[in-house]
Amino acid sequence: MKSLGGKLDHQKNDIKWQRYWLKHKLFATRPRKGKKKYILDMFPYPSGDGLHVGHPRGYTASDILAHYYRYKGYNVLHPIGFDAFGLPAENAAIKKGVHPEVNIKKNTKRFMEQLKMLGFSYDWERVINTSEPSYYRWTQWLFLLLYKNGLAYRKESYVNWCPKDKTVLANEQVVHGCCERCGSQVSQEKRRQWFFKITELADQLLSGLDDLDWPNGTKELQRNWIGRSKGADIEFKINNSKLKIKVFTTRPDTLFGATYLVLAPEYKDVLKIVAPECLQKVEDYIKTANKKTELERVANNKDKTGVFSGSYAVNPATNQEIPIWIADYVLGGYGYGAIMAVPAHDERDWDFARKYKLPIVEVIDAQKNSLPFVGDGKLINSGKFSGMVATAGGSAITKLVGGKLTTKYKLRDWLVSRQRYWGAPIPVFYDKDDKIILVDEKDLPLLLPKDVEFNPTGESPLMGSKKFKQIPLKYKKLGAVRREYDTLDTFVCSSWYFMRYVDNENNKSLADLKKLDYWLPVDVYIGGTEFANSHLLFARFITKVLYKLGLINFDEPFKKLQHQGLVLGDGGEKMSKSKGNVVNPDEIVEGYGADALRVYEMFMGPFDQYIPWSMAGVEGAKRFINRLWGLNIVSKALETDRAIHKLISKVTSDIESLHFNTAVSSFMEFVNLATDKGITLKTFKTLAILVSPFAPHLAEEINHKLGSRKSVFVSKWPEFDAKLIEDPVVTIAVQVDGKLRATLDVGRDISENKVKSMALAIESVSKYLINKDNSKYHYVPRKIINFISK
RNA sequence: GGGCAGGUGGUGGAACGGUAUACACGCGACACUUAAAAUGUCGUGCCGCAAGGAUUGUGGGUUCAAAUCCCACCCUGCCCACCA
Repeated sequence: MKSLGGKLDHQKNDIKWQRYWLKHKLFATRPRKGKKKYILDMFPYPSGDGLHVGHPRGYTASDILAHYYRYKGYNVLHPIGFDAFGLPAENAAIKKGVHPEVNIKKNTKRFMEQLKMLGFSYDWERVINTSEPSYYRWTQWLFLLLYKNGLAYRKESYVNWCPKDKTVLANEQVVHGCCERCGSQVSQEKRRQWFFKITELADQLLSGLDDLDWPNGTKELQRNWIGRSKGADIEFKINNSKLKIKVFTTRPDTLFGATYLVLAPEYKDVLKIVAPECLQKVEDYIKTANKKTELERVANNKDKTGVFSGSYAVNPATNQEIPIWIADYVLGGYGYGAIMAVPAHDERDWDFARKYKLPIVEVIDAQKNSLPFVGDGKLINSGKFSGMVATAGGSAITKLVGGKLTTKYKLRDWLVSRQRYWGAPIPVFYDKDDKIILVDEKDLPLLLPKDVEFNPTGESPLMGSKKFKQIPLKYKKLGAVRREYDTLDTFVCSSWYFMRYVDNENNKSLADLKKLDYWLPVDVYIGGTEFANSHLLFARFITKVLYKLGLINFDEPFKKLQHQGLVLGDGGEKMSKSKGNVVNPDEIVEGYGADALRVYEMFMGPFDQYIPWSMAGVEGAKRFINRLWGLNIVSKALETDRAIHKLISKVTSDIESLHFNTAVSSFMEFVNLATDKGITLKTFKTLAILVSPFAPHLAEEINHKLGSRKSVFVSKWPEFDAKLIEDPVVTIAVQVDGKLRATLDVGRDISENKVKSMALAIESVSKYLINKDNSKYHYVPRKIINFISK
């Protein structure tokens, strides 16, 4: 009996094999035909803090998958890169007084070192960085493409404005009325901004979700965000005016109960509709409403406010005059910014009507329910439609009044311009009439200048660049008098990065079509839930646009998506710098080795679940590694030789189903057995392969010590013998009336009668069956026999 | 208010119709040691001296059998939130 000897020095061993992998470029993707797997992590934002212990949870999982599929003979693409543009980098640079580029270079270098220190098998020849001209050239190209196809436009509109960061924010970046980054209250400002027409694809974005292998919750999140509702457009005439008011309603069946109309304060013709004697009051109301932040509007949702416009519209169903009100419980940005109010059957209208003493007409029989009644029922007070089932009457009533059945979405167009420096410049000039002159594709990239001061002033810091201010002769001739100084939202950069990896050095196109065809869509995409309604939606949008334009042959970017759960602080709270509970992987790697960290992160619990960090857990993982390393090699170990087949089967299926925690516990069970019984050389070699995706440095060293001159990763994934997985002896539970009374260890092919007689012979079983019929029972072979005494 | 995920020992969790608590942490005892750490061995969900009993958030249901399926409710976390 002997073991591999000594204690494994994890520090030396980690570095030894990391150098070996890099030197031999073991994990670089080579052009090759055959089946493929594209295993992708959401690329990190290279912040100054470096990796925290949450990053390796997802990265280890994807690394295991990448290794596994390589073993299984797939051509695997497993790249990493950096989402390097954007506000945090710029803010950090301002704080430290260093140019963001310098800072980002430093941070990405640190990230790379940390990723290598954890032994991840990324293809280091394909690292991308969205802030490099060779990358953002294609981000700009994408912008031009969208513009030329009518999917990018410029519009003056109310936008979310963060007074501290001095920038416009996308809806996705506003959380409870506050800036997602700095927490300041966001105000509404009217500005001219660039938008991508994501709403045009709302329907495809919605229906495309059905076939995706994504977590249901995430699909549901996107469905709700896109927010399709079916209903009708109905026009109302205004008394003494040529104007009409168009409303959208999901309940045209309740039209007979519409007793007033409400316009949002932002409604475009609002002042033209107001009667002269009410003008002053309405103007005042609109002013106060505009001053309210989104937070205040929501906070007041129980106490609605509004003013009467002094004008009346006509309900086209009843031909009765109904008053027009202006109230901020109606949103300017959804539907037409105008609603028909049916207080009897809508809670919000009910609250408002009660407060301002407006008439309430019941048009659906609420029966025993109190008003407002929002359910379905029989129509009443609805002319010839009375008696119909409400939901069925909707389209008939719409038809009667000349309305139109339509679909509306909550999704708004994507605001992509930012008044900040650290982003891809928008490749556009303007002439003296503010007409758009596109930068020629051949002139891309439109470089981000470096001679700038970046103190946020509300205008882009790009305006401070003398170089950038100059307009090339070519564009002067076209009439250009000024540049676009805004830059693109970083989500634009990250909406296509997964395509760039397949051909990251291409300077003729975004990526070669053949390579895209081969590698995409991504087979497994791993990352957090927090991007459900931003990155994951935008990437789908851009992919669908390129597909529609015939530039690529896939219309969904990520076939399978899996979220990793957050790693929480020791006490179960979210890790954050302010709480001081952030764990740095460097210390763990130094103290316990990369393998212990990887094994612990996989073992801590189900992959998609939030789990608190535990130092004791890391120690446990380290102990497991030491035990595995120290196994006694013997010439004969029947039980261990048999058990490895079970292990192969279990680990294989657990990896495929992403149940990494139970894979690790099966390793532990096996090692416990092998500690007891010893392990043969052959089985040890197999074990090294199985464990290598989880603990690559350990596996390499065992493989090496066992005499192999090649890397363990050029091995074949072991096959198991199905016959050896079945235990020759099985334990059968003996129950009486569902209660466990005994167990029987018997051969697996024992007969039913034999089990029955053996079970009845056990005293602790028979005593419950005295004077009772013992002929009724249920038998499940190899599992259970349950006697029924009643 | 709506949507989603989830409630199992002291802790992270396993089992997802068929012996609930695998694996690990923690704890206890012992061995090794002058001693400690490390390591190893054994024990360890709860009540009970024991036989035994109750037990997977709560209450019902289906079933020979339910942590697992169905219904209602409670709690926690995340996301959205006046979307007509």
